[in-house]
Amino acid sequence: MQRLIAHIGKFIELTDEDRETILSCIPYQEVKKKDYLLRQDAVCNANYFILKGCFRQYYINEKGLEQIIHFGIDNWWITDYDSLERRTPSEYYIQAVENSEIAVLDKRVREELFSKIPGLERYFRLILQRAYAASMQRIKYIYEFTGEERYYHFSNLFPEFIQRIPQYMLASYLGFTPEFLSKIRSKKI
Amino acid sequence: MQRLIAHIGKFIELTDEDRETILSCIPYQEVKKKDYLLRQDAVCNANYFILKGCFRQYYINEKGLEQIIHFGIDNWWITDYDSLERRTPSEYYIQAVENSEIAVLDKRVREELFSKIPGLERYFRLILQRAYAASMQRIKYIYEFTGEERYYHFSNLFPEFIQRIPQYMLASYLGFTPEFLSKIRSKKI
DNA sequence: GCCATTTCTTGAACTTGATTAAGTTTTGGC
DNA sequence: GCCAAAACTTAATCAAGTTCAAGAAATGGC
Repeated sequence: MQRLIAHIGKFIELTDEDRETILSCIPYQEVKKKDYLLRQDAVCNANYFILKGCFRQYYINEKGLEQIIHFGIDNWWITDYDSLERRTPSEYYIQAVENSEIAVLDKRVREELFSKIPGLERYFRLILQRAYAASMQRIKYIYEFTGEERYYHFSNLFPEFIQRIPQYMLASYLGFTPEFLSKIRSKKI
Repeated sequence: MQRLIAHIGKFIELTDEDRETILSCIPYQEVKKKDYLLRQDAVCNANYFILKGCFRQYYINEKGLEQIIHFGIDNWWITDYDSLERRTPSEYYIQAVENSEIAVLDKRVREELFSKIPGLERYFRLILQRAYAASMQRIKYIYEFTGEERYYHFSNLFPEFIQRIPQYMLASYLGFTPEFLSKIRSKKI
């Protein structure tokens, strides 16, 4: 759990009391590979901080295929903000790709925490700014590059990550078929 | 400027004093069609609230073509969060598509305002949650639908908006060429 | 109201990546 | 260590969308 405290501490000042409050409000939890934090049609109830591990956020598209729109790894928050805030059924699944450890910030607890530690409101604003900027950047890449270029770009940026996940998940995230990824990889030997 | 106050008021409680503080800190400004709020390589210095009008956020891609990644219209905030927060040169242009009216929240003033009205931190967090959720939704649409489907979906959602902007901008935003948009439109008579 | 600029259209040749289907390799549970 | 399930590969065919080039229509400034 020290990872979470350290992460928050990078963005805002925390007193020892704040740290204790946070630790007492945000429980630690282990999640097994393939377990779900959220399923389609459920209402999302928490923000999840990934202490260790990897999650994927995906939906089932019109053809019945899983389409991954987001990965979360160590030190990232993951949730469905739309479902969480508007209390609507989610369109997404959030599933552990490997055995993971998380910290669970329940919606109601979050509001209490915000009143006890107002700085946390700022922390989440800063986190969201980053996430939003990254999301815009992602749209930029989707438009700017071909599938093949996105693959090379991604594997240069996150070479270790590529080893961690099955290729079909990577293909889905990058927006093409596993067959096409296979073709790209066979080209370059 | 009452539009801005009203918008903030929808998310957080404001006292009359807060309202005055906001009005005194966030100047009103008129922007002519084709004027820029931000250019590539400049460092972004403010959040802009669009009181009335329309802006586009775009970059110049490898082929030298303008690629629009975002539109901002009445009652939306627009900025380059990455450049604004990290003080890095922006990759984007933000340009008025039509004569517009905006409110300018300078970065430094923003920090002062946050200390005077802590609730604003919450307001921006909520705004960002929405923007981030919308951005994820956009990625979903890009992956789920063909260009033609995205066009019909967009024109059903925002029929008036389609009339306001040139078709080549719409094509760019939707991620295909103006020629292709022309072809789509000629199909359906 | 005219001219220049900007925007939109059309069509042919081409590229990227999807689909389908079959076969191969790897992984994990017992 | 074996077997079933999961993951990956290969290849032929097809669809979506680009590129290039040329011309037509709309718009705005004076």
